[in-house]
Amino acid sequence: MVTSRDVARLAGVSQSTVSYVMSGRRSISPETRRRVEEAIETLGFQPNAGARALASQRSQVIGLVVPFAPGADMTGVLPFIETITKCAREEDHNVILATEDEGAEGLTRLSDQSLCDAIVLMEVGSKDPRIPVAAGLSVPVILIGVPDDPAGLYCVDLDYTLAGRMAVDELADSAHDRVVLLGYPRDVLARDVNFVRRFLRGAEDAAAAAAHGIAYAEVSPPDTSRAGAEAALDEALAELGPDGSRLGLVVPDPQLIQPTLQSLLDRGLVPGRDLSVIGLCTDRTAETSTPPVTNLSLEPRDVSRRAMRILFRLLNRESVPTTSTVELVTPRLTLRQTSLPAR
Amino acid sequence: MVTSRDVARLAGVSQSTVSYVMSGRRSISPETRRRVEEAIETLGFQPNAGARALASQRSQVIGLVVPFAPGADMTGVLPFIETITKCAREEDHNVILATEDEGAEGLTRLSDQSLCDAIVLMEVGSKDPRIPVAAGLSVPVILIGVPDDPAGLYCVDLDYTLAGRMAVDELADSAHDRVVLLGYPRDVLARDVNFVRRFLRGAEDAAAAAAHGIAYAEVSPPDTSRAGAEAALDEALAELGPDGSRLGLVVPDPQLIQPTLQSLLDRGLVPGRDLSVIGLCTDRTAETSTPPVTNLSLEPRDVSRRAMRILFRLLNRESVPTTSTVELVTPRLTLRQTSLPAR
DNA sequence: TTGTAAGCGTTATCAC
DNA sequence: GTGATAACGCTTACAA
Repeated sequence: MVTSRDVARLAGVSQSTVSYVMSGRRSISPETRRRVEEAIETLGFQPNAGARALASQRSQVIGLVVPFAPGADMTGVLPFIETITKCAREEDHNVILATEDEGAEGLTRLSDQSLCDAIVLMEVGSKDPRIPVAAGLSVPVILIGVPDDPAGLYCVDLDYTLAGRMAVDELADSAHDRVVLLGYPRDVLARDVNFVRRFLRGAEDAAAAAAHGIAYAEVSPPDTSRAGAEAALDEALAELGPDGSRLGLVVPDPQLIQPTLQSLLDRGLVPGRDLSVIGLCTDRTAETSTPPVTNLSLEPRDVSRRAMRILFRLLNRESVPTTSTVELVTPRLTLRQTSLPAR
Repeated sequence: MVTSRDVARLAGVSQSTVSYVMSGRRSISPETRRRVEEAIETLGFQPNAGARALASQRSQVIGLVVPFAPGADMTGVLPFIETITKCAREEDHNVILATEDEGAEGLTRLSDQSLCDAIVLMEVGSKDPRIPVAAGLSVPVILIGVPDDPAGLYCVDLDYTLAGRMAVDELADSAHDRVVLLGYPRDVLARDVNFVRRFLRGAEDAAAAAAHGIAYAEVSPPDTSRAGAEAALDEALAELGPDGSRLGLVVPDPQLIQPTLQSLLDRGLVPGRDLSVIGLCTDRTAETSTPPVTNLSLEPRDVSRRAMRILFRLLNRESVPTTSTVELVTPRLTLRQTSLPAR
């Protein structure tokens, strides 16, 4: 292993000079800088992370707590992981992973062992038991998701309330007379992630808005399997409107979208011809569904980037927007093949 | 921050005794152990990771290099990340993430900065430029994937050659008389991941086997989009066999499966009724495709677990199977709705 | 502009 | 069975 002492010896300077050349925390004469950088280059010196962390009290690591809970939407988390990792690297930081099933201890471990300088907590529940713990840690914590009580922590998330509203509004505006929301399955409800109720509230609010006067109902599939979708659809389609009535289905669970589309096709109901379907999912998921589903985007990359922006401002002791602790990203509606043509 | 010195003071022992109680590397009297453990408990002591790493030359961290390259199969990597992270935690290790786009420097960084004790390298290419670098690092590297020259590194992967063979054999055994392989799209080919050619070789070998005498062809879609699938199918279906002939489609790219199924349905061809489709993907993907596709499983969890088992044997200086440096996992065939019924 | 030296919080080698 | 104490490799006052 090559250390900064080796570099110092080769460059004919003191060890601290090497350190200062690397950190830029004091001015160095051009000549010295050149010699040191040359020595670093020829020796291939890389500073020891542990030693650096110990001395500087900064690990240059971001802790990322991901939801690997059974039933969690797998396809959805990857863009978050990817974007967060890349943002971290841009600021010369690394990312260490922890899984949701470690619970609150996972957080204290990351923080108290000085494994990281800040934590990003994904998919927080409404009354997530980790929130009070997170608020008491010695490292800043950014939440992706909005708990009932953010406890002063910064939160970034999609504006699910707006998403719910947009879904219903879109259907109402395009002359649908009935909206059925295929809710989240039981296991998602059990995890009590906050976005569920936010989305539902948005949808309900929009449906209740006087201007529309649209029929609105919610059904809950038992799970995201084909059978779950079937059961939900049985209920949703039970009382079909009069011939020529326009039905819109809203499917907020990405995992339920494809099974729902398939069940509809199996029944001879073609989305985009016989009824409308609006999904809440990433554009990627929407593009590759069969048929491509009109969707409200989840914008995982945008959400992640904003979270990391706040995080690094916090770490660099820069000013952080103090107006609100909650930052919401506006979803984007993209019409695809599952929307009924205008009447 | 509470240190082992604080614990030692409270327990009335020396700092080294605290260390030995935690590591169990020397015998401690029951009474001393009790007092120390009590002190740890009341103070909530957590050892500083950086200091520990510095002193012990062990970071207790596993580096995981994931393929976030554009075009990489997103859904596929998550089970790997999850399984690897959990295996690491079981052995009291953490996981630090690096992305493929960091290239070989990413590896040297992880190793030379002593950020981790071992590296897992996912989705290695046939002539991956990172392999020679990996072989020269001071930490062990486990490959997921099999390069042309493993350079003595341990590799774990699905047996893609066997998978290719199994796909064609299954179709041949179920009285199909024509097999078309919808190959990997250009961007996957460009990445030159080794499994592509292994799968193709397996399929070709099986097709060539005298016993079958089955017509075999390969077509390459430009990409995994709907349009890509369309183009590939145009070619694949160009010369349709005589009426009543049994065609089998093999689709090794998970991302191409759904677009292909959709394109077939659009043409009025129902998989499982008019032709067979066999996909190479995780069971989860197969279950939720429309219709559920007969598949050969990618077994990401099994592959990951085996990789981690080798890794920790290496770290613990236990004996490692020396017979071969390459460990291949057998894919599993599951018949679903896209297989033609027996004639 | 540069050097000296005191930590940072562990681990592990001696000694007893 | 336990206690001093010297590393581990870096950062950062404090001097010069």
